[in-house]
Amino acid sequence: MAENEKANDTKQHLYLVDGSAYIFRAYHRLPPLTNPEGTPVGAVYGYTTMLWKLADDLDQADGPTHLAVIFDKSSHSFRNDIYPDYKAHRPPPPEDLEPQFPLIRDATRAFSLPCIEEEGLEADDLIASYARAAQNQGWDVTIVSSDKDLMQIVGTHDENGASIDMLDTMKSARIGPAEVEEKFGVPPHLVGDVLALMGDSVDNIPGIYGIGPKTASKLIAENGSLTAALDQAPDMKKSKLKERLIEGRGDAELSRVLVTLKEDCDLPQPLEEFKLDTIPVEPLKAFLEQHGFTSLLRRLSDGRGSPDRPTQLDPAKKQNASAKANEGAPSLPDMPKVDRKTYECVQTLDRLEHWIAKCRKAREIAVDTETSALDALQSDLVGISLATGPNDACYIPFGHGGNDLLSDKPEQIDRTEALHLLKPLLEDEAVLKIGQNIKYDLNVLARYDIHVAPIDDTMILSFALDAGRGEQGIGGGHGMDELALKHFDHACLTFKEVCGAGRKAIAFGEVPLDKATEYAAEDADVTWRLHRYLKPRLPIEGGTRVYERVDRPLIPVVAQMERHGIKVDREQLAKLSEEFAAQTELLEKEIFELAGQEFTVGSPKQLGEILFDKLGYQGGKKGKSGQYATGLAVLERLSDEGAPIANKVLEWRQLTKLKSTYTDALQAAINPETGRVHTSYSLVGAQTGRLSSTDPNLQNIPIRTAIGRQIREAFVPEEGNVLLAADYSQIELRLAAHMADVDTLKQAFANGEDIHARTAQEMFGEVNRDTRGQAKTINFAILYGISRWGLAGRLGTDADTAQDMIETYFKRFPGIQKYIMDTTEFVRENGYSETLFGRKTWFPRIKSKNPNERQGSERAAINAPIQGTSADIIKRAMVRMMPALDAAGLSHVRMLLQVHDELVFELPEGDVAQASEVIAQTMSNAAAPAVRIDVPLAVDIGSGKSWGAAH
DNA sequence: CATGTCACG
DNA sequence: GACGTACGTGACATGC
Repeated sequence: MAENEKANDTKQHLYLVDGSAYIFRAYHRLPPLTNPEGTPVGAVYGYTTMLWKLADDLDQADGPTHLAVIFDKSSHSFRNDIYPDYKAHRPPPPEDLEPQFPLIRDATRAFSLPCIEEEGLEADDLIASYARAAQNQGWDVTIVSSDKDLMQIVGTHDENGASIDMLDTMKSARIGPAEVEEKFGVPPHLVGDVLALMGDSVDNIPGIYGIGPKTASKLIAENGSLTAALDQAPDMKKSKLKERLIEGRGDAELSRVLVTLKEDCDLPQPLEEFKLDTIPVEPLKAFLEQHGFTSLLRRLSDGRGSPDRPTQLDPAKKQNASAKANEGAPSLPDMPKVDRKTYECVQTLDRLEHWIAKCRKAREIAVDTETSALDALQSDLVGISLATGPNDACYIPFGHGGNDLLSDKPEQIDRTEALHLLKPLLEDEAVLKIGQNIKYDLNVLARYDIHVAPIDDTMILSFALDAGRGEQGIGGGHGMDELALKHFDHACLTFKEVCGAGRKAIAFGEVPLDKATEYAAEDADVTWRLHRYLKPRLPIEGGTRVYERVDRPLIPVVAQMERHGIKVDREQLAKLSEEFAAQTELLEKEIFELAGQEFTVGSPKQLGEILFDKLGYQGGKKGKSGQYATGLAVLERLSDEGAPIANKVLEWRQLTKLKSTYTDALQAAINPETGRVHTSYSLVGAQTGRLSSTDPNLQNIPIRTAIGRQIREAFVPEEGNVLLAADYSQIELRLAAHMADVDTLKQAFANGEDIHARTAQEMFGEVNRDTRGQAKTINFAILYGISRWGLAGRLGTDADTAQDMIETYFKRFPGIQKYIMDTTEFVRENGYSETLFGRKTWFPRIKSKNPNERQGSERAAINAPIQGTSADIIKRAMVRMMPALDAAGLSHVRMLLQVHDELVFELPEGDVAQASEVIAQTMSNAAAPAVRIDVPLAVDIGSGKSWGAAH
């Protein structure tokens, strides 16, 4: 790879890789791969690609001339002798990571690179010692790690100008003094002082209780050092902070010693031996073969230096529009500008065959279908566009014209003939079909008996990487036009521009072919480009696991559910509509009578004026729009205060809501072809990873009131079948108990106890209806990120009482408080939160100066890992469900609906017992083996002749 | 097109 | 010490 004479007089540059830290991060960010022997090697793979890349940078201007990998030898270090609890709360590494530790050392040796470890020393100390030694003799040093402790030694040597910086390969970010100062608010030499004040819960460094990163860096920045900060504490004005500083002095001083890096370790191997040179191929090859890293092997034999290198470490190259939105994301691959004039309109069989051959060769093609209307299940295919590379796209029309308005039907291939030729390509296992929201195309093509596979989806890719990442002016959606603008600064031709809008809109089949080709082929072209940009980001930014193992396999599953649809009893709904209408009319008369006049009851504006101005009820509050609030809480209060009209309005609202949103709308949603209702699920609708359901929304069908439940009775099975509903019991509370590691709650779930009763027992010492109800409210408050005012509002007490309850709760379940603190701190530091499966949700407003915005983000951030983990789990269950049922011979069971913690099936009556077993097992075990949950995931199942009866 | 309200987990 | 009263959604009606 390099020649020895890389000039002796040029600067030497030592790279020190923090091997131990890297393997943990690789483990959590990569899918659980196994080698041919069945040993888990996901983390090893990530590590191998990283080393390769580093070694390959040898010839780069700023690349390494010397390189060594440093490991922790054992868990015991000199710090344990000072402080026995040091790192005492570290959980043991995950089961499938353990066997990878020795393999990481093998990988290092396979690269013929030095492996350094020393009994009693942590990797950090060795790294610091080597870094200092190299710097002292005038070498530049780059530490490959993101450990904040190491940031203490970043900087430039006073005399020889040699620098120490850091490189975070996961984020492709260089960390120099400026970045350290940005992170800690102090220069590197004061970082140790900040760390000593704030402590570290992972390493169990005490710090001072109640001081986090913000306060710590403020104190150090203002006073210039830890000692100075502690010394001036007695002079501070009376405050909690003052007390804590005085009381915590000992802890802080101990912490200062613990976070200090030992920079004068004996060096087990001299620096000169780290010289990086041509890497012998044979041992590397043997290693790659042993573990089945075939893609890397191929690169090796290709003579291409490194594996695919989507990342560019040079920040100067980052100049595209995404730089702001995606800090640290790799730069765009070089691609020519979009040129719509390059697209081909395919009008002959000859040209179609040419394109199909080209697609087979390309192996990765973008596909987009154009239809006569928006509904995938009720519209006709009018054309398909394909792209094999940038500006290499075509449109194949076969349903244009044919309308009286266009007297000349353009020359086109016959649809049946075209699809006959395209089917083998679209179903070819060796050709990846890339789509933007490909679920839509799957559903369209399924109607023509084409079952597209394998697939990738740029919308889902964007979601896996950037959920929640929208910022003012940039937008957080995952639609194609938005993505093209954000990442490529390219404005796509819009559907509106091509088809018009409103009453003048025309169907796509009526668009002239030249225009249609520009629009349709551009969509495929842009999709192809987006894939080229987004897919390589997955392994770098930690999206692979969730995308490959959860969301991508879910796409065809959800598509199938949408195609199944669910039967509704139209007569039953019509009957309910009539009843609701009649009752509404009666209520309206009563309301007018009480009001003394007629008005639009459905208008909050008019209603507010009637209630508070005309009738003179007290306590009307106007919002910022100048209107009175007339929501549920307000009307209930009025009702309690003796206003008969309030209850009538509430009843009126309930009935009109049920009628317009459900009984009327559902009848209208029945597909005339299938006689069933087909919802559309969005896989990117909710930032937390939940699905959402639209058109119609079948995730908010009433259940809480008796009158609303009648609507569920109208969801029915086909003759001879039943509906079966399976739901996770209290899944979010169970996950909270697990994630916050609360023994009492975990125990209660393990014993099958009533969790709210148990909470009441713990908090109030007795269980009755009242205490259980309060405990239930508090339990939910926890999931949503609590505030004393919010809780007070729900419990009907004052904020002080609520505050006491929160404190009691935290005292009883200290893990919860720690979870909340750790989560918010993590989000502040990293910008995102993560589920147990590694799904990220970004919170760009977490540091907002507007406390309203900021605290809103904090609450959402507390909730997101829990809600998101629950979403991951049910998604995994859905992916495995049909294979599990098929394996049990239950091929007539159909999965119809998902409602966040519930799945609804339709199946022959005779299959209920057997299917219940399989469904419950699949759902209960859905987290395994990727994640082990410490509490059982209980599933309740019911079945009956309607959705209502199945509960 | 924004706002208020209310259906669900 | 202020914020303004819990997390995540989608549909409908009103009114500008």
